[in-house]
Amino acid sequence: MSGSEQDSSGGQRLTPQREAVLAVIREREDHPTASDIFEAARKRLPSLSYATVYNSLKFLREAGMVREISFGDCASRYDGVIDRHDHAICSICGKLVDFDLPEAAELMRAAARKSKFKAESVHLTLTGVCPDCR
Amino acid sequence: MSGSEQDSSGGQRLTPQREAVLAVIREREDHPTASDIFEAARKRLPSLSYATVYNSLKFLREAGMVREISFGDCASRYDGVIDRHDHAICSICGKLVDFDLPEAAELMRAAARKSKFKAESVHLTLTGVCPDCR
DNA sequence: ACTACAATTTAGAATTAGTCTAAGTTTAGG
DNA sequence: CCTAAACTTAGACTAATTCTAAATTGTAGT
Repeated sequence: MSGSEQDSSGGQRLTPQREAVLAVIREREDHPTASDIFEAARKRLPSLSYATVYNSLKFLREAGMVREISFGDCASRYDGVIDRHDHAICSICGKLVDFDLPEAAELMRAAARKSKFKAESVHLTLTGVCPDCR
Repeated sequence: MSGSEQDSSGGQRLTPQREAVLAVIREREDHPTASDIFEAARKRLPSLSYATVYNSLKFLREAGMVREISFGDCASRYDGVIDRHDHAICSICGKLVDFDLPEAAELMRAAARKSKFKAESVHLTLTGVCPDCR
């Protein structure tokens, strides 16, 4: 250990692989799984490995640049929109869309009171039928 | 096919295996995973197979007798409390507790309006630190 | 009771998501 | 250049879940 621990990024870099993963997530309207991301990112960086996708996702998640969401089916989805928001899932076609409920801050307080937890975040999931499936 | 299609259960039964799975879920305060359930149910029905646990969970879920919940880590949890309720997850120890937010009905309406979905249910997840971890 | 059919269970193989490891590569600093 | 730390790679590995095919059980009708 030298005395100089100079930058807040702790020597971590946004490598081309990480950039490619981030770009894929941001470009897509839907919420891709790790394997969707792997396939798409591989078109830019053909040598990209699956493990690197997971490593990159972990890095980006910890850096607050993407968000991991999951519903039921054991395959996390990734979301490049990092502002707090909620999700609606179509019970017919499985489509996942974003929306924001402005009353969330207040909700979080109410939920923390009820559960006796110290609140960090709240997330609301609506299950229903999307406009296309009606 | 005889003319008599007598009962609404469509010939489906609550077998001893399904009962055992249901009993395990109802007896536990926590929210067991499929493998927790498998181990516990096997103590009553030693011949029980893993596949039957999954089949039973599917049956019970579709019959509305248990609820499947999942958070992040690719291992669904099961909950025998079927009234509508919300969950709080401890970001330190992973503990999952139930609580109910009475304003849910109103929330569901607001969320449906925002997302343009026809609402079926809402579920709120609070992430935070549980009382034990503070 | 006996037969036939449908629903169910079983064991284990197969699939899928995600993690780990070890070796090679890149980058920044001296 | 030389080194150390951070990264990437391929592939092995683990864990969760689904699938398949054969054996079993339950129900109706005879």
